[in-house]
Amino acid sequence: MPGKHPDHPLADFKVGIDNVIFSVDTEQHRLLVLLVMRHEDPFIGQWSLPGTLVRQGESLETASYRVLSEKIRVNNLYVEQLYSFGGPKRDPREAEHAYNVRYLSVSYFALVRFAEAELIADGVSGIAWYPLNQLPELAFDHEEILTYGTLRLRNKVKYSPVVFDILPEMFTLSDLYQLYITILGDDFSDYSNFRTRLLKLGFLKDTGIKTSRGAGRPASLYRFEADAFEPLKDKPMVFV
Amino acid sequence: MPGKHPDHPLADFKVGIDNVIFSVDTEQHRLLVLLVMRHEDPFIGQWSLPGTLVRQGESLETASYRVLSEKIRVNNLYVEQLYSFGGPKRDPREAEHAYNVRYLSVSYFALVRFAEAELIADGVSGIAWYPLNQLPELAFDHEEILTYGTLRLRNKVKYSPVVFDILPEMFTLSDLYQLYITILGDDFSDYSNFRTRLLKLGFLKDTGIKTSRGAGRPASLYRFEADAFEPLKDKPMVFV
DNA sequence: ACAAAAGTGTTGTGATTACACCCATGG
DNA sequence: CCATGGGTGTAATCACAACACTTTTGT
Repeated sequence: MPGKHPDHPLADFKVGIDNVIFSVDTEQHRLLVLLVMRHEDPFIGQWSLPGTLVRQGESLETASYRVLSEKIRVNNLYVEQLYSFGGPKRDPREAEHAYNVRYLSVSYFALVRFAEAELIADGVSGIAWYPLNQLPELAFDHEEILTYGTLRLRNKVKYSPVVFDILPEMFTLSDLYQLYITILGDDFSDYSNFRTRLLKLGFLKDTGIKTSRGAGRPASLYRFEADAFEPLKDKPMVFV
Repeated sequence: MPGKHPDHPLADFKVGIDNVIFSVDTEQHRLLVLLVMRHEDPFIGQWSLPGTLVRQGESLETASYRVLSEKIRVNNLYVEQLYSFGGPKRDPREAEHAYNVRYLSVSYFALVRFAEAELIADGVSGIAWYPLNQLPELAFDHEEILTYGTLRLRNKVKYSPVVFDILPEMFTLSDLYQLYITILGDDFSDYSNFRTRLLKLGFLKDTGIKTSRGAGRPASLYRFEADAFEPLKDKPMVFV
């Protein structure tokens, strides 16, 4: 195979993965993305999505999980592949090599529970949750990746029950409502209709336990019933 | 950067693209995918998705389009990136190299007009449209890629107007209905309700021209009005 | 007592479904 | 004149948005 098309030599690639890790701070109603400070060239001193280059024998998913677990400790999370960015000239390191190496990035999208996500400080590393509306300038083409990830997040929560992966086991219906508002903005149905719709779907089980948060009537804690959701899995369904 | 983690050497990749090219033969009500016969090892003599390895200086999209245009001549098509498969051991060529080279495949999804898609016979090459329900055994992990592509196709046509990219300029409403049936199966609303719904959306313009196909009342030819669809672009909308 | 938050009910409107039925053509 | 496919109409049901109202708590 090599040398077969001498006029059209194949490109050699290093493959990186970049994680777009979202979380929601329900207390402060903020949608957050995890960024890390770069300590190496290129883009030293700039914020970037947590990523890494894929090692020998390592799958893409493993590499993605490796960086994630180096940065945060988390119990529950949702992950899926996002997109691959692989054009020439997207990484300045390509110029450094005499031999023509390309850098391709496979991006992953993750959603984690904010309360349980403990950032791992390794002494030097800058690592922080940034609200989506107060982003710093990002390295590489990470802004494009993040934009695409945000689009996917907003679509995902509308049509699939991913949010239950990042809510606690038991939650009130206003927790759920607030979560949607924080992710999507507040331009959808009012709380009362939201309640009725979600409850009619039948996969939220009232535990009977009440919780009181300051003034106001105590709220019931609900649980997401995966079994009851199962039959609805493939139905088109808008959650908000 | 090289030599920084001597315990964890980076993997070197060749990047391939594989196209899942769908078309619909409306006459015969068959959903088709384009396959090519391999003339090289590995998997010589087996059918596979049309793919290629990415060349120096070439973007992923360009590579994808290059193979596509080597295989068929087509006027109208819809393309989007599908998924990246990159685990170790997915390509037997990895074993051939003394040095550890990995093969990553970025798959692309395409939808082309059957009537205008002229297959390019280059003398040797086997190339053929295969009905989705009569597939031969496929090389590599192409079956997995195709399964994923099919899923994407079915979702795509439900929520976006891609089908109009592969219908002729002017078409009857039963053409449209038949097309959906061929892609999705016939378990959705009846023709009469399908009509009403689509017409109410307002982006199908009756040209007034009638067409007669054998017996029965002649049908009106409709045109898809991109302008009229524009404002509906971001609304959640089920087409069938 | 009253504010705050949770939860219920009502009402009008519009979408969806399952049909029955009419229309225009070829044989 | 009838089979064939195109096209219209309708009535029952259901989903949805807006919003008024009741309930249960803390202060």
